[in-house]
Amino acid sequence: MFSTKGRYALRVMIDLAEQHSDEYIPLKDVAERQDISKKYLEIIAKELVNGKLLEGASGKHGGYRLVRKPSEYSVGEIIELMEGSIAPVACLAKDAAPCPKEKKCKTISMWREFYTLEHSFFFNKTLEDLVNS
Amino acid sequence: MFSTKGRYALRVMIDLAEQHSDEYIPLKDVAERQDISKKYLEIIAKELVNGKLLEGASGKHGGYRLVRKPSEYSVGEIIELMEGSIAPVACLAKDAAPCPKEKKCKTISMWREFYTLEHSFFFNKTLEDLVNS
DNA sequence: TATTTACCTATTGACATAGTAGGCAAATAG
DNA sequence: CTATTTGCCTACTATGTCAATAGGTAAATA
Repeated sequence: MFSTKGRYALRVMIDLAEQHSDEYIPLKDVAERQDISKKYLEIIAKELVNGKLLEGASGKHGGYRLVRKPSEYSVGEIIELMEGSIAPVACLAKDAAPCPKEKKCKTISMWREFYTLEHSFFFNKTLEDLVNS
Repeated sequence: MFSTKGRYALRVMIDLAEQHSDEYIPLKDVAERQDISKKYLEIIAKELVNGKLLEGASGKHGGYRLVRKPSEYSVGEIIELMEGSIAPVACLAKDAAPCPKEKKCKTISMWREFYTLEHSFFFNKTLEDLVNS
C-alpha cells in the first residue's frame, strides 16, 4: 500500500503542472488547493527538491516549480523517490541483502515477474498523462 | 510492500502442497523445513483456517492440510486473506470510506487501472503454478 | 494417563507513519 | 534598511503496525 507521502507528492506535482506557469508557486497555495497540511507538504517538497524533481526558491515570489516538462516526468520516479522502493517484497528492493534461501524459493520468480509489471506500468506513465485524465 | 505474514502464508501453503499427502501435517515440521518461528506460524495458520483455506486437527497425528487441490487456490486469495487488502491505495480498499475528493482526483483512475492489473495477476496464478516453478 | 498437537489470550520491542512546533535563512518590495 | 514573504532546518510526538514471544488450555490419540 502506497503511503500518503507518495500520493501527496504526486498531487503536488500535478498541481504545479496544472498552473502552466514558469513562476515559482508558493506551497501555501498548493496546500490550500489540495487541502493538505502545508507543514507536512514542506517535508515532501523538500524531498522532491533533494531528488531534483523540483526547484525551490525562498523569499517573496518564491515557491516551487517543475524543472522539466510534465511529459518528461514518469509517475514511477516520483513514487519511487518518496517510497524508497516500489518492490513488492523486501528481498527485491535495491540494496537488499541477497536472500540465502533464494535458490530453493518457490515464490521469488513470481515476485520478480510482478515487479517487472509494476515497474513498467508506473515508469511508462507520465505526469502529463495524469494532468490530461 | 507485502508483509511477512502474506509471504509466510504462501510458503506454508506451498509446503503443504509439496507433501502430496492427505494426512494432517504438524506445523512443527513446516516451521523446520521453512525455517520460520513455529509460534509465529501458529498465528498465520489460524488465520488460514478461519479463512477456510486450511483445515486443522488437534492431537496426535494432527496438524494442517489443504482443503482443495493446489490448482484450485489462487495466490491472490491467499495474500488478500492475510494482508486484508492488496489495493495500492487506501481509498480503493474494500469497505473504505468513499473519498469526497474523488470527482476532482487526477490519480484515482491510474490507481484503479493498476489495481485491476495487480488483481488479475495474482488471482490468475495458482498455488500449483508456484509448486511447479 | 501421557503425549502430541492445535488453539487461545496477552504482551513486547522496534519501527514507520503522519503529522506538529518553532525557529532560521534567503530573497524581495517598499 | 526594514518588513514581509517564502523556503528550509531540527526536533518532537502520538498512533499504529509488524514480527514476533510467552504461557497457557483444549482436543485427540496411543
